[in-house]
Amino acid sequence: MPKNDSISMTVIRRLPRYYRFLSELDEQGFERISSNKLAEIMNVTASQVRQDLNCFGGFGQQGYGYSVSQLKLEIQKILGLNNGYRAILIGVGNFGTAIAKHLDFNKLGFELIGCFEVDRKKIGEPLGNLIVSDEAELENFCAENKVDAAFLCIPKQNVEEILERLYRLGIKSYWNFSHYDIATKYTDTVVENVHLSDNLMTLCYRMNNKKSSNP
Amino acid sequence: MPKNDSISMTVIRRLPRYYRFLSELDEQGFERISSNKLAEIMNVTASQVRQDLNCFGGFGQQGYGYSVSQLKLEIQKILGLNNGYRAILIGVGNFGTAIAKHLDFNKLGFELIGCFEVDRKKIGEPLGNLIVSDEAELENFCAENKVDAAFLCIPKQNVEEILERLYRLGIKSYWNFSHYDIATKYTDTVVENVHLSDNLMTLCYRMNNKKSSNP
DNA sequence: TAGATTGTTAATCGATTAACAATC
DNA sequence: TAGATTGTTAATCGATTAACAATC
Repeated sequence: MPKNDSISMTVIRRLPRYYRFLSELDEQGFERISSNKLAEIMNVTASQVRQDLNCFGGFGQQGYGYSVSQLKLEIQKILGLNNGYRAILIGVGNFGTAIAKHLDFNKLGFELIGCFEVDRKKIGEPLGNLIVSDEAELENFCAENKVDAAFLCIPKQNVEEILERLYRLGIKSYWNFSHYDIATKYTDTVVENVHLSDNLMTLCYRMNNKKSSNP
Repeated sequence: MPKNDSISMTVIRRLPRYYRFLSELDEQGFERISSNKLAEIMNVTASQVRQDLNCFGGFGQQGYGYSVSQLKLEIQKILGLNNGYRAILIGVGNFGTAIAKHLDFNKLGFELIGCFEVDRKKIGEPLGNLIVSDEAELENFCAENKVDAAFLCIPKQNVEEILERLYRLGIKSYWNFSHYDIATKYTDTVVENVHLSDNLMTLCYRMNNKKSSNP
């Protein structure tokens, strides 16, 4: 039960990080933690920790701190990691394959139920416990399966066409690895972009201008 | 020649995006662009465009706007994309392979000069125009080659050990795909993290709380 | 010159940090 | 109870936007 239903993206983007640290503390057997100690571990201020958590509710107890396992579960619930959103992967190249094999989607709120490719050589091949489907089967697949989100692992030039089909099929949530600007064209979508090359260019800049340490 | 040598990370992280849009405009043959038009394309404010660019110098001309090709080159220079920093890849799994094959490092300020693995099955195999090396050869390799940066594509539990070796070899710039917190342990490093799972959890949150569109 | 558009200063907005009363 | 630590308000800091004089 969010106190406030317009929580800023800056706070939201910090939630997964809290979740990670709390999961670790939980695994290590810690039962309680204070905002001060958590802040120290995470390299942020205690004020920020308390402010952030209080956007979603008063999970702590004065004089005691926060219960690690409870707080972890609360954040899990806030993030919706048990929703099991049904997702499909578009593009089974090096990248799509790596994503599919590397991540444990079930722990991240998703279930990967299909993967699609145009390359005839890959169609029919296994990918984890899925079989790579022909991209032409997209419409049939979506008629038979409820699909909540699509992970786009295809080159920019192929995005426009496939996106039009996905959008028409009612898919409005995207994890996007291309530089195609989905959210500008389809404004009622939810899009998370992963711009690896932007990230690497930033590293390059910071290497040139090396002086201070990490922000 | 930066006007100010302490430019905020918020501005820096926007530079690659400017660079992308300007490259595209350049390819499309546009010669000039106003902050207003660029802002419109990029879905930001004209004020922000002018403020951002002016951190690095007055690249525009009153009454005219900016020369697309010139501005693109300026940003290229600011980012240091021609520096050709020498980088090595640690971990040639699905992920490392995808990264190595997928990105054109030369355009992003880097040159990939080596890749390392512990898995005997992969050592000696080709990866692009490189041959996968035994991780045990790291010290020898670095003795013979100047290495500026390392791309870490290994699981968290293996990072600590390899990081110690890399750091001892003088490598202080990292592109990190693991959840190991490099910058906290080695404070004189430059680290760019790619936390894919955090990103996906954010998508999950936003799907739950879908109402407004993209920020 | 007149019109356009920058560079830059000032105003606003939002995010972070500090402080402290409430309370376990 | 005394000590600790939260939840929350107020103060500060930084980032974004607006405005406009400078100037091409």
